[in-house]
Amino acid sequence: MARHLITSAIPYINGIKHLGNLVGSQLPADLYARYQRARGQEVLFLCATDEHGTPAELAAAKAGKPVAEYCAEMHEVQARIAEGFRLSFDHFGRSSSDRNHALTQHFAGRLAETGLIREVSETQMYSHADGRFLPDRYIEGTCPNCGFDSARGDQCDNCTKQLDPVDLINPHSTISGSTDLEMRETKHLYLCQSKMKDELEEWIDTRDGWPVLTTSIAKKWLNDGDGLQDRGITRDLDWGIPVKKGNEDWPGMEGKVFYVWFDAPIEYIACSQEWVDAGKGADWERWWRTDKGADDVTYTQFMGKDNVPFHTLGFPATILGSGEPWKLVDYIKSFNYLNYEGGQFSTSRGRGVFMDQALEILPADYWRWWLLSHAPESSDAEFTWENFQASVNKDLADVLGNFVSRVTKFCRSKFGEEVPESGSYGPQEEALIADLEARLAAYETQMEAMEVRKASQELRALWVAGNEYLQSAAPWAAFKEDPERAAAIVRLSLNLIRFYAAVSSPFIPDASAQMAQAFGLETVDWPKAPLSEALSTLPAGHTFAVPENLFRKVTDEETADWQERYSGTR
RNA sequence: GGCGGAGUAGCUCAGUUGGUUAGAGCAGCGGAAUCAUAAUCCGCGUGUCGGGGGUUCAAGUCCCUCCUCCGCUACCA
Repeated sequence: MARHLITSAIPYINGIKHLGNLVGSQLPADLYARYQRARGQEVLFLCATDEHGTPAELAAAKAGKPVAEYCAEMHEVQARIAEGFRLSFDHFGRSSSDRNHALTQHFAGRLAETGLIREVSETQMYSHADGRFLPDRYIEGTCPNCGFDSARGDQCDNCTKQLDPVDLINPHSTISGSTDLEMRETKHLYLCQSKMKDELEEWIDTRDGWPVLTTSIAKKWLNDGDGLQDRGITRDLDWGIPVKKGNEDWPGMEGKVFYVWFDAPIEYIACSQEWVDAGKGADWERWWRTDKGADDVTYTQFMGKDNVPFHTLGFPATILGSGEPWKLVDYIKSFNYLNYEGGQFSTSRGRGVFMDQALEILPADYWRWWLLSHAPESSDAEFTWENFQASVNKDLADVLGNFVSRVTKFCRSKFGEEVPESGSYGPQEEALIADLEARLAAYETQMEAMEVRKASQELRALWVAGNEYLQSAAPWAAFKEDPERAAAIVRLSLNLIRFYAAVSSPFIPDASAQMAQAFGLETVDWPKAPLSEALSTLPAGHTFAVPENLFRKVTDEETADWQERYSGTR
């Protein structure tokens, strides 16, 4: 049995994520995790909330709550929504956990010992009114190049010139509006990534079959300009992991915390410790320490493209630089962005559908199916209500849902609610089974390769094959002349529903459970060739109950309403 | 500006290392069937493969150039 460690990029704490965030990491990670479990592999699927940094502090302040309390609440909110989408994390942790504090401080200590940390003295903009150092983008002023009056400290949105906050004319804090700013000296720790450039590049170059998106971004950072730059890993903030060298204080670093991008990936490991602490597992080291059994683990990370540099370079630098035998990622699956109705999703303007809203209007399976079958793999993709309605109605309601409905209802009316026994499988059934075997193999190949869209197409093809068979076998016609023949067709068709329950479960777990439950089954094993056995599993006489329609149709009125409702600025 | 991704049928997208008449789903048109959520099945695609030039016996697939869209550009995460 293979062992799969799977992590999704951890969502930031400051609010509810939109569908673009979901499809970029958590959802495809869940698809893969569910698939590997269904195939009988041992899986540890981890995710967490990313809780540190300036935006978290500001969001808490806006909500009028202490930041620790705010994060705790938002973690619960995100956890509930994740359950709503049936994201099957083995544990949903928190980057603010004690475990992550200790582990992050441990890594920093190790990196200091291996000579990969240096202190840098620099000046940063400090706002007296806000009582904090401000990241460049929280400072606005007039652009010295083009005169644009809302240029940010890092870059002018109008002329796209890169700026330094001190260049701005009339700079002010975007938080308080205060102009009472000064450049103040502060000391920070830098991770010497540049020293590891060759090692990292060698590692990237030897990764086989990684998505172009992943390697091209990594290579760009490695070789752009002067090559891979050292990176600050501390910040002057209140909320975060205090800078320590292992268990010991770090002279000169009092009152500072680690940079959120330093501690966030470490949470992948800490999360496995939290998983053990929560009583869900017994041994985290066999997943993470190559000296403790993690050598045979296949580790796959899922993320949006904006996360790639930190996962291909920053985190590996941390792990490799520690000199300890930690498990490195084997495959990084990255995604492009999902756009919304001709533009971008916008958190600040409330444009697009957010995860909580999505679940309020339709069950998880609808969203899972559309998002996964349109995952932005080769390029950015676009969500439109028209496309969503058409896809969901056709694929789920018409092709799959209606198949289940027509088979179970026909059987009930002619043979009652049990699998009919007479008749035997003939050439048509053999042809169908052969077809399904080929298609199932194709489906499995795409799932193994994490080709999400292609996998969804193969799954749909399995559903279509059932309709094709039923249409040509036509039990309603056979019943009039040869009821035994009709019984055999129906028996196979009922078994087909059970088959669909198994193979559809990674994409649409709720509908799969409904299909299984119609036959009184809690779980359905993944079918294995020769499928003649899998498709004879439900014996004659096995009772079932005609299920409610699996999927309803989304109406024109609804999509018109939703399009209006989520167009922005609520 | 630099780097990267994309531009293929009305729409959403496939098209391995260049090689038979460029494909799928949806939509549309015609037909069959009537078990089913008016759901299914069968048939129907002459599209300047963004424009132009080039290499080659042969290019959507390689090279050059131009155009358009998008992302990233390192102290937001």
